[in-house]
Amino acid sequence: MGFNNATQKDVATKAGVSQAAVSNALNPSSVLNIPSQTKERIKKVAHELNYKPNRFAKALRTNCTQTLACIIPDITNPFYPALVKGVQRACEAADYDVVTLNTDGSKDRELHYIELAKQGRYDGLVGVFFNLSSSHFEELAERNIPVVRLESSARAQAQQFFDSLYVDDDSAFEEITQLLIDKGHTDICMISGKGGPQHLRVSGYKKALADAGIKPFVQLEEEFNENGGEMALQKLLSKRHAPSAIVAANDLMAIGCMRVIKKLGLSIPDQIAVTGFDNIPAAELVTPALTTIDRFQGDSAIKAAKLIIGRLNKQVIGQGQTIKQPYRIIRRNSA
Amino acid sequence: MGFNNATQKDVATKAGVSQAAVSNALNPSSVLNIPSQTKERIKKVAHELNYKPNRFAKALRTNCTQTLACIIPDITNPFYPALVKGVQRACEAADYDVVTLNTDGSKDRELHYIELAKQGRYDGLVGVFFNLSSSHFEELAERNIPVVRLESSARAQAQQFFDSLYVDDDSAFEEITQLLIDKGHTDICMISGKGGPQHLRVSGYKKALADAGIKPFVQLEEEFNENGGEMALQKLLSKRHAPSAIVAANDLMAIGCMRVIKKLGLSIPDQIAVTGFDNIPAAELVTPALTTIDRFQGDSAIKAAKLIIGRLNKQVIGQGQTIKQPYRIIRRNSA
DNA sequence: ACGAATTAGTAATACGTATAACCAATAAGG
DNA sequence: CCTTATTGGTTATACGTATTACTAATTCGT
Repeated sequence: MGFNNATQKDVATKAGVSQAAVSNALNPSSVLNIPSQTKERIKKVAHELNYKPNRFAKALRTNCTQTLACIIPDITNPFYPALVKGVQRACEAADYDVVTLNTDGSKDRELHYIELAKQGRYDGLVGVFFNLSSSHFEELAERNIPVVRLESSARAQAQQFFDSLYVDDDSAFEEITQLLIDKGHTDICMISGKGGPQHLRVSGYKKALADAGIKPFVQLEEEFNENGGEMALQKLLSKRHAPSAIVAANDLMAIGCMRVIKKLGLSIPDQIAVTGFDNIPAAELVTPALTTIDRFQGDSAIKAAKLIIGRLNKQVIGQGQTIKQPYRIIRRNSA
Repeated sequence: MGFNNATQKDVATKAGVSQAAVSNALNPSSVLNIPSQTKERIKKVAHELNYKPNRFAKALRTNCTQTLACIIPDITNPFYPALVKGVQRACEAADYDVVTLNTDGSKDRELHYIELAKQGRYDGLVGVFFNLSSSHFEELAERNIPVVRLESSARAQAQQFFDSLYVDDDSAFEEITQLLIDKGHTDICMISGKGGPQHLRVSGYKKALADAGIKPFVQLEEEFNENGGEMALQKLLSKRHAPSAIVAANDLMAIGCMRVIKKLGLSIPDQIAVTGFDNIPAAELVTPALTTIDRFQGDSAIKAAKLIIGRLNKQVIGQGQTIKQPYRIIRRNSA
């Protein structure tokens, strides 16, 4: 069994044609005139010899690496694995390798990976960038390295150097806050992190409250994980009385809040209701189960990957698109 | 800034030497006699031109791809992200790309990825393989593609074609079962999945019970996630009375059990104690927090990556090693 | 029936790197 | 002072592919 990897030359020799003919027979972008009979013969021989193109030779020649980068803040943040898996699966079908890169939400690392891409290491990028603006992607666009960003709000720019799939965080938070208002809450605080798209979430929260004539109270914290949630709520409680409901900027922070509330011996949702965002797997597991918002990361990821591959195949062309993605409120028992 | 990527030729021209001299000056495996003065000059020019080696040309020439594959059952299983991240970080330092591949625990997919590796797509493999035996890795060993497997028991084979980092599942489960016995439990059941290393876990459980003279009862289920845990416990309860403690084969199954127990209105751990395995992030978040076993995946991953890179650099040579990794019982409130 | 056009390819080259083969100039040895 | 070894490189080649330039044989148009 195929101990030695067959090359085009081997196929050519066995099929009695030149290496160039083999290259042309096997690639759709045929530039030579090879009759389909010969083509079939070559393909048959290639299959017999278990020929697999050498992707490095191909990359050297064509500058196409058959590798995409999936750039995310942190694979250990439970929101991202589903996203990564979606990208991987969609790309595997097209025989693209996917390299997953963690930025930790740091601008330096985001820029570093952009730099690697500029060096031609990846054919395309799917990612979440907290700290970069459109112009950072201009050079990539000039080099025809497509980028799909997963974002949290619509973009309205004349020149956009990437495709954008966005979930409208602003309106999602308006809606989930409204849910609490509809349940009769009149004292609703928000807990949020400081980085990334979190300000949009705060904005949605404030809009809903403004419409209802309720005064907002927002407590920010550096980290946006369980710890951040715990600390934020503790700070909040040192400043004012306990609210009847808390809107957390994401599930991890919400879970942190729940911990503090339980420690205080208060009941959820009766004494304090809590909502999250992301619908991470743990949201279903905590007690009470967390009311939150699903962003269908898997679907977005697949769409993103297809968009990238579409651009690489020239099936998608033109200006960067901005496409809205759905979200859905998941009502559980915490609110 | 560096719009065109400089090549060795560019560096050579600017430094007034030949391309071969540049290659030799920049690579440690120097085969030519270049005085260190010239070497420094070349390095300086290379730096000025922001020269970055073209990894595809390099791969073509040397058959080294500078890419490793991290092969795991499923990135969305919360046990694996920490492992993946450890590998990524350790490899990034050595400028290796890491491609993460999901097998879903299926033998076909495990074999498929081995096949890709045989084609020279990856320089080395770090992974969890449920369904493969040593001989599956023989060809890879012959081609000097190192493999580190993360496993669940010691290996004792004459010919081992890979390095093995293992956590002793058997003894871990003996220990955690003993913990329950020490707490006075005399009616302890086990819930487990069917695939992978789960039989070792059952074996450890049985050993502890045998020593204490307690009769074991094991309920198996196909899936080893929350659902599997729920279904297994329901089946168990349809067959016999509720035990006083449950040893689950992993955290997800344990959490599934907890759900069922709560639905029945029983208290954890007073009426039924529950233990898990893996110490996934959610283990800390459920109520009550889950008593479980940490396997220090991140540490193992880093060790695995270093082992691979050591073999690639010929710093590690010889027969495949089998190295024991620690585990630690994490006592929380569920038992 | 003869030149033009088409068919069916071949031969040559380049991508950027590593390395083997080669060589001029100097230094060392007798 | 001539031979040999050493120093400090250069030149040439190969990796496997895609593509450009070229060509021999056939078909077509008139």
